[in-house]
Amino acid sequence: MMRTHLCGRLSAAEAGQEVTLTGWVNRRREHGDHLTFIDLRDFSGVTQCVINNDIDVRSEYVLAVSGTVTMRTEDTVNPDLATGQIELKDCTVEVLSKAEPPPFPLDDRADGVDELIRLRYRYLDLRRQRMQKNMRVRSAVNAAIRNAMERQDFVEVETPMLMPSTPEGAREFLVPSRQRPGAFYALPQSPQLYKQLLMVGGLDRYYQIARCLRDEDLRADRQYEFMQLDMEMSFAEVDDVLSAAEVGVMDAAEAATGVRPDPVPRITWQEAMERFGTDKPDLRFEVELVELTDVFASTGFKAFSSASSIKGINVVGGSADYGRNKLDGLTDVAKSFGAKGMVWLRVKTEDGAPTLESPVAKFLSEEEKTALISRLSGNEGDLLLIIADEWMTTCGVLGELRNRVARPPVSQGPYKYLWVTDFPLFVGVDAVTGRPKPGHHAFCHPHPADVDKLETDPMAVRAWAYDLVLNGWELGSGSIRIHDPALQRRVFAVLGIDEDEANRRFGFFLEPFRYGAPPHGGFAYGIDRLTAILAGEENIREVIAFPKPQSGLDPMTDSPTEVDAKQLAELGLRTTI
RNA sequence: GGUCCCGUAGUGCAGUCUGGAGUGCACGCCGCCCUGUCAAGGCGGAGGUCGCGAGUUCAAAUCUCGUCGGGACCGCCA
Repeated sequence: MMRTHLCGRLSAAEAGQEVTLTGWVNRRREHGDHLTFIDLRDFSGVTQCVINNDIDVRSEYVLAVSGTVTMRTEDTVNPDLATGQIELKDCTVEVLSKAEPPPFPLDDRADGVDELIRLRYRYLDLRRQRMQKNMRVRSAVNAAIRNAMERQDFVEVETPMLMPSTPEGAREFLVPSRQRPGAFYALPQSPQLYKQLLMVGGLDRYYQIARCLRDEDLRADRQYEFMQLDMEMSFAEVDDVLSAAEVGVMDAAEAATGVRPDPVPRITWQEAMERFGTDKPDLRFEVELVELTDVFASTGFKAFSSASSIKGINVVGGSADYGRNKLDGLTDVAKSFGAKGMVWLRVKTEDGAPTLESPVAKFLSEEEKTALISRLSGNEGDLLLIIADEWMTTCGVLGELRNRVARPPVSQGPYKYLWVTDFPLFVGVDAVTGRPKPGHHAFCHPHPADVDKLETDPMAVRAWAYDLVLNGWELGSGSIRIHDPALQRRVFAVLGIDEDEANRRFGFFLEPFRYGAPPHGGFAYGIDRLTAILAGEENIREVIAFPKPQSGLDPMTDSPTEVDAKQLAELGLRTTI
């Protein structure tokens, strides 16, 4: 046994005991040849060791220190240190490893260090308290989720990493086949297809902490590879899936933060869009979109009279904060999200009555101005932002503006979970085929109340599809699946996929449904995203041991790398670079 | 593919707008001093391709163009 105790867990209770600690030199304070203090650090914390002889130990040397746990004198107690009541005296020191000085400080100051440097030396970055905490939060989240799923009779099943390419959706990573040169496996974007086959296979309830891979551009909340809690359950309705998933998320949240969140509220997609202008609303702040279309039903203002949907938000007290420069900036944002423009109005008081100051004020009637102020509850100093366009654009742009003017960092403030249900079955139209595009995926069950509109008004059909949102981040999504081949054929028909094409593209997936598929549905949520928010981080890289920067190129291992010509030849590959 | 921000010593920065010798700060590092510190303290020292390449200029960290790298975002992510 190399150590008898942990650095961070010594206390007055061990006073008088001979102990051996192991760890890294966190800091050394030298007072001459006869007195040196060493703060020895392991994952649990630090203990001060008092050295009374001349030794050469530097930062990050790895030591085994044996000594006597001794109560500190009253004037030398350090109240800022968990082990500040005691210290190790009469120490003998064994140097287990020497260390070069680290390229950046391994304390909080490294929070400001260029992330590329942290990633190049990630194994040093991981020694820091912040990263130690994040890795442990992640582990606790995983354990809590696994436990919650087991408790609910879900069965953990591993699905293949090497699977057929299915060109729908995200760009895939491909793996060349040696046995069949010129052919490729794909790495899973998600275990979607397999988990439904597990339902056909009678597993009844499946879960997996699954690695998913998508070759799309990286972001603060996106990596090439990420982890999902993936689940699927048979003989389940929407409510069953949401409830079962929620248990895992709540358990994870409680494990990470010590506080169990309240039951998660549910709103429909329609309501989310109307009130917040997004399908992933951040409920931590009050601002909501206000309907104004009727106010301007007979307006003389051209920009409004030509629009089918007019909505606004009130940036309370925002007049002073938003000068012309910032308003121009918001207008640019609005345009970049598809609006033709943005109308802003400052609420002023004139002769004791509220009035509006704006470049467009002169185009509005007194009745319209009064109604506008009243609808948006405008008070002196408020800033009103109005968008007029078709409904989707109006909502989407205002949703973006709402976030721009009021949204705190994702990691800040209370945790606001939200289920968004009844997503549309189809979103937008394929530019090539002119057919509706699936909102979630092609196997998503239409809302039974809307099934008869599949052929007549497909864009109005709601789906049994739902998202889980936390502080404005999409944590995950899922749906009830189609288990009836006849209904599946109808949905395919709307998508413009005939029987031949369906068999060609999804054959191995459709055949099983001929043999008795139970009604089933599922869900998957991102563990990196959940952990990041629960750990107070704004970036999932902070809760991933070895993440990649935005370029996707690993500064530590230098991957991706070129490979031997021999390896390529074996795979029947030749590069053209 | 696009927009915006950033790049100066091991690390974090100031200097860039308004061109004038690598002018500098803090931490770290090295050496010496120091018996109660805890981000110890004191003295001294080393450490620089101002990301890279062109251009303008008598003169470029500073201005221009290009390029590379990093970050945030749009597109993309069924």
